[in-house]
Amino acid sequence: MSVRTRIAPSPTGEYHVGGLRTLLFDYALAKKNNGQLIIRIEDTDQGRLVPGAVERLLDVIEEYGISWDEGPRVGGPHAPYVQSERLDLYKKYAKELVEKGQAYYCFCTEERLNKLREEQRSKGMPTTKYDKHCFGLSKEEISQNLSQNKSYVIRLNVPKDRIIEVDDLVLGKLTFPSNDLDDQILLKSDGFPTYQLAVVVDDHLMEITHVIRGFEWLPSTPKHVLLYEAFGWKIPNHAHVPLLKEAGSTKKLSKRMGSVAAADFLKEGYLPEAVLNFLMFLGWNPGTEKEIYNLKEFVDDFSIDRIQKTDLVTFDRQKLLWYNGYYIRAYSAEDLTTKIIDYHKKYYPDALFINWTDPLYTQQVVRLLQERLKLLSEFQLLSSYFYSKPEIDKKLLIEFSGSVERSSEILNSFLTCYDGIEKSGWELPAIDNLSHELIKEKGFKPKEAFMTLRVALTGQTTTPPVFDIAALLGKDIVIDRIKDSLNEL
RNA sequence: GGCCCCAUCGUCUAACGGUUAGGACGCCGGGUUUUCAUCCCGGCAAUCGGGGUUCGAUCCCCCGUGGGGUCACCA
Repeated sequence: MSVRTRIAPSPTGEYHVGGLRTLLFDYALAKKNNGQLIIRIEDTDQGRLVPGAVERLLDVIEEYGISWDEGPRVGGPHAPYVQSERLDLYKKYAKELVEKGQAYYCFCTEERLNKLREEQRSKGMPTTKYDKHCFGLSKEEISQNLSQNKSYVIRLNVPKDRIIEVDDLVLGKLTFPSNDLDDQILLKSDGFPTYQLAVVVDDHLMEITHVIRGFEWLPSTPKHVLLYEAFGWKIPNHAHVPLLKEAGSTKKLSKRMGSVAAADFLKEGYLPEAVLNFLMFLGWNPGTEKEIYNLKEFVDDFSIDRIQKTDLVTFDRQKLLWYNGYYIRAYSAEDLTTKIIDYHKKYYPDALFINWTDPLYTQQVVRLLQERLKLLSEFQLLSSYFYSKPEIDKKLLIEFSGSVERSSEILNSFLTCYDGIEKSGWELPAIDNLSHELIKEKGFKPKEAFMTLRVALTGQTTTPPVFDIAALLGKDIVIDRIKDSLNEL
């Protein structure tokens, strides 16, 4: 039997990076074994649905370059892949369990339940549990209630005194006492299944072989095991993966510390492959020193038993940034230019600072800025003086020479020198050589001369090499900016 | 609180029971350099504590401590 994995997102908000990490593991396991990855939308909580969330989460997954074999948009033999379209199935299976005596109707009102919990708490019971009140109902009482259209739910009849074994691919064999389990509701009064029922029914019907999910699901796994047993179904493999936390804290990812939605990282200027590479290593490693992985290499090297047992893994945003810089540097200037232009078109269509009409010029700019970029979004700020005249701060103009007079002398010297260069000869080696000859001849210190020139041309003190900038800007602009700076003095 | 899980540098982690406990990010220092960045070289830095088992424990067992998850008609 082939390996079939799935992700089962709820459309209750933006797709979370944690979900993307799990998706990566699901994807790798399926692909490595020539299996299938299924996407199933778990929208059984009608109250928390967010309009448009399904489309957005599918879009994001596509933007990260991950494809799935069955699910929304692609269909498949087990369609529909949206739980709200499978309601009849869950009802049918819930009633099957009732007939088998593994589940039962419950007509208790919310008031009674609240009162029950209060009583149990006041008695000092460590956990509150349903008292199986409706389990004792006679057939007559049940059918009478049903015919009166009384609101009901269906509950799982959890057996007493059982030790439930869960065999986890990451954690190994685990045991849970059934006495700690509540008679979980399977079918809600609105006719929708709870997660517990729907996940088991669907995973079975969709022939899922491996359930990979966060540690947070561990405590509900024995309930699922009970359900599989009640149905007489084969239990799929389970693998619970470490949760993600914020650096310097034991708390889960927080918006205050940065993005948490998968889509937001893209908007911030992260490359999909960088985010993916970073995510792969959150709880997994190949056991070698290789740590640059594309999706294909990841699939090749992935192994579920190299997933970390640790319960919490730090989402180290600094390392993510490093990965992003690494991938930015790895691109050719041409490809990176395309990335940067596409990025701004998508997220900042009004970004007029980029000279769209001359992509070749932008490519030259990218070449100079590439190794200084950690995010695509930084291009705007770092490249400003290539596209428009910078504001020149007089203080900066004299900071490196020490005086107005000295700066004037330096800039006037460059002005005369550059004015004498033929436009056709305005190229990096010529500018570089003549400039060095000039400072030697005039007795300027390299730093004072070049830094003053840098400020005059860019308005900044940290830029790529100043002669590269001068060559790219062109003679006219360089002359202009030197003159303007002289006027500032 | 009950139940369950987890525990190596600050972080992600490696180490068939025997290693000077390795790598990466970050940090610090040096080199290249007109600034920044890149790149190269170097450095700091860890086995939670206590008991066992063993010739020998990061590794196996127990207890403690710490952290986390979960206890809904949410997933």
